[in-house]
Amino acid sequence: MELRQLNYAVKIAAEKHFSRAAEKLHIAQPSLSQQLSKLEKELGVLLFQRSTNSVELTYAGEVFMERAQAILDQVNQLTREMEDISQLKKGRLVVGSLPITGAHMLPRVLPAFRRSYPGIELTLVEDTTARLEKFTSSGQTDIAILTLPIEDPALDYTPLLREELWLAVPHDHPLNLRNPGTPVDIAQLRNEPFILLKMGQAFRKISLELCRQAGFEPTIVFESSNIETIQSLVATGMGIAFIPSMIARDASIPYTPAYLPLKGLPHRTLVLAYRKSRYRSRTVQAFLDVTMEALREEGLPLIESAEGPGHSID
Amino acid sequence: MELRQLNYAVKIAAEKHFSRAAEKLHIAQPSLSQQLSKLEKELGVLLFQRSTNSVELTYAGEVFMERAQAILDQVNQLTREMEDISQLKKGRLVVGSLPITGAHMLPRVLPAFRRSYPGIELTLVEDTTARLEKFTSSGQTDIAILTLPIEDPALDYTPLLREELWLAVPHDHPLNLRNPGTPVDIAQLRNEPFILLKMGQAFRKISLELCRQAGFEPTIVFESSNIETIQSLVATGMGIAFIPSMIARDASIPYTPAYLPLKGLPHRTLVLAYRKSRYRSRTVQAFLDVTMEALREEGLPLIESAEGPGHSID
DNA sequence: TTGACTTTATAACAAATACCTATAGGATAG
DNA sequence: CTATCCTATAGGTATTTGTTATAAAGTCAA
Repeated sequence: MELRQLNYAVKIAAEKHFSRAAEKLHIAQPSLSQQLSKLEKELGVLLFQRSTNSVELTYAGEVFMERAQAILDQVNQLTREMEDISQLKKGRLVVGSLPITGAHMLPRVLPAFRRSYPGIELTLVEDTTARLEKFTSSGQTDIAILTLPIEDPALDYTPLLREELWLAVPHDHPLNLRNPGTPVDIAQLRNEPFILLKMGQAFRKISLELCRQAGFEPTIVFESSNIETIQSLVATGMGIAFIPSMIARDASIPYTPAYLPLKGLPHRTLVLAYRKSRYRSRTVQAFLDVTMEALREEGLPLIESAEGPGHSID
Repeated sequence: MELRQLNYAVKIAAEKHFSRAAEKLHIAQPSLSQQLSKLEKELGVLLFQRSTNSVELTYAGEVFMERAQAILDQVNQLTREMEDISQLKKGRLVVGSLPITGAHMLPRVLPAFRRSYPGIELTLVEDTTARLEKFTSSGQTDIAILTLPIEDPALDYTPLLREELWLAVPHDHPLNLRNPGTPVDIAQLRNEPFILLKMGQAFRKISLELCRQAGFEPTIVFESSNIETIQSLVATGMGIAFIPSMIARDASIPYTPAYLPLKGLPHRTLVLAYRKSRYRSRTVQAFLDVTMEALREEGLPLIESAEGPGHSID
């Protein structure tokens, strides 16, 4: 049984006339007779009682047309639905994000996306870098806002922007008291007590790497899974920490540390990561485009990169 | 879009593997790739995210499979339903009948039919000969129990049985008193008061024709649309009437006339009439077969005819 | 890193089938 | 009884589906 045959049969039933039905179907009448005969033979029932001057439905025909019409309707609905999806009028997108970026970047991006593609159902997943990489490569998230380096080889990414890294110290810290605003040489921090993020979070790795490049292993006095907490702990004098400039608070807010620039202006690169694949989903591409556009409008230091797996360690 | 393609897509989704799906579909893997590509191109969406070691549904694919499965299920149900109809497990039959035959013949036939074909919905329409012919030729009834002659040229028929015609007279009628049981010569009845059925009923015509063949026009003293009423009126002495032997009552029943045989043993032929058409519906044929069989089992004088339009006036 | 082994996509040819034109077969209407 | 209308059938053409062979790309093990 073929959809074409269902369509033909329904048309004959509507016209009660083979020749007229054939005309409306833009085929020759013999083709129509042939196809219907074939269908009837396959089904084992006569659908129409034909005589030379009349075409009437048999009982089988009545039942058939009712069902066939329903099937054809559903096929039409299916094509329309696929069309909607292809035009991004409908869809689903699961965005992964680190808590930091979730709080600081997504509020600029998600509303713009919602405005451009109101039919696409957006879901946000916030987790650690390690878990987001796994989610994205396994397809649980379609796209994730992460930082370089991306470890999972199944992921591809597009750089978004470079973000400066600062040193957060208590206000009464000697480095802040002596010459506030002067870039700090990381090598000077060899004996400082560091507060770090817990394992699995990319910024912990970045912090450790900064120390190692300056020639020492930092003394870790505290670990938290929340960088905001770390910032507050620094403010209270528990230790010092590197932080991405994004989360720097205004001085008027309680428990805000002092921020010092670092020598060499180290930075991290925020990227949108997605699964490597021959065809990138239109929805993912749309999210990418909207994100770039939204950040550009905010006047942020966008990286206009020829995207692709550069895998440079930043 | 073709049902074949829906089926292919659903199978790939189930197997998550093109080659295995192709195997189960008994086609070569390239055919499957081709058909799916064609489908995706037509729909304008990617249904599967393929990589060399995995095949996963896209969002469009998920939606598609849900709908496609429903469509395929309905197509299957449709074929099963048509199969049921073709095997007479399901159907509809509207049987037309004269009130007389409805009361005397159908009780022997309908239960047998119901037993053989419990899935076929039976409807009974009782009306006059004239209207039943029209109903049957127009398709409002599928088959009708009538008597010859059949006037409508659009109808074909199969003879069932020959039924003797008797004369009903009051018990105190001279013909009954003088020589009860002796065949009556219709020519003797020239001056008798006749009670007849009303216009449009075949038995009225048969009665008139009997008189005419005997050389006279009967004197009609009363007309009724109900032959049972006529019989009772004869019993009370209102007049005489021809009756089909089928309706003869037992003498013990009140208002029962006396029955006298007629010279030349005139009779009428009961037939099953149905529309002329190249293909006779299986259900109609089944009813025909069951009726013949049921009457044969009752030991009735069945006409084992080479059916067909003999159109003899009987 | 290389080489064997997957898996899907593409190319070119073969087989199936849907469509076309022409015409037969039946029935109705003037 | 002829003219006309309608569906069915026959035979040829063109499209399409399927097949085999092979490419492209990725995984796994040595």
